[in-house]
Amino acid sequence: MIIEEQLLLSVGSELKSYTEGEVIFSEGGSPLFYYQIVKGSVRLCNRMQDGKEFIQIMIHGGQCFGETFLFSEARYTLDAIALETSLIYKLPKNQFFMILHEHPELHLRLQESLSDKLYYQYIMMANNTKRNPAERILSLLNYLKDKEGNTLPFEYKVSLTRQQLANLTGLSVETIIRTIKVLEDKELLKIRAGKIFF
DNA sequence: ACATTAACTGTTA
DNA sequence: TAACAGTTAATGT
Repeated sequence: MIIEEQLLLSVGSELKSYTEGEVIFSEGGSPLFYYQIVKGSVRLCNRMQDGKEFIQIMIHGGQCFGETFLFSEARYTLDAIALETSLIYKLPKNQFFMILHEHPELHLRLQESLSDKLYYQYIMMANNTKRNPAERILSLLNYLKDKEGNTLPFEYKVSLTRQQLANLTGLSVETIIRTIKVLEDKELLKIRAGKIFF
C-alpha cells in the first residue's frame, strides 16, 4: 500500500468502482488525479488504430498508477483500463501534492514503487525488442514468478490469459499457444487444465 | 469467454 | 528456401 486509506479519505479522495474494461484515463488526456487501487487490477496500455493493444504494465491492489504524469506537464501517453471490477481511490492532483508536503516520508514509498515499475519496464523493453518468442515468454514468466517470491519449479500458476500474455509480449495469441506447447515439451513448464504452471 | 488448430501469407535467417 | 510468426477462420472446452 502506497498511501494509507485513512489519509486518502481525510483529504477527500473519491472511492470509485470501475467495471471490467472501463477506461479510467486515456492517451492524450490531462493528468488531474492520483489513483490507488484498493481491490482489483488495471492495465496501462497503448491501443492501436486496428484495435490491437500492447500492455505496458499491470497494476494491482495497493499499488498506485498515473502518479508519474502529475510530476510533469505531459499528457497521458497511454490508457488505463480496469482488468476486472475494481475499487480505486481517486485523489485530485493538488490534494495529492498537499499530503506529499505534509508527509514527506511518502516520497520514499513513491520512489520505491516507481523503481519497481521501472525495473519491470527495463526487463520488458529488453525482452520485447530482439529475443525470440520462447525467450520473451520465459523471461516474462520468470519475472512474474520472481515477484511472487516463488522458487519451486511448476508451482507458480500463471493467472494471465493467453491473450494477455500476447498483449504483454507483443506476440500473437497463436504464437503464445505454439511456443507454450514447445516449452511444455521441453519440460520448462506444465499445463494443467489449460493453466500454465511455471 | 478463452483456448486450440489448421490453412495460408509474408518475412527472415 | 525452409523455418518461423502473423492472419484468418473454424472448432473445441
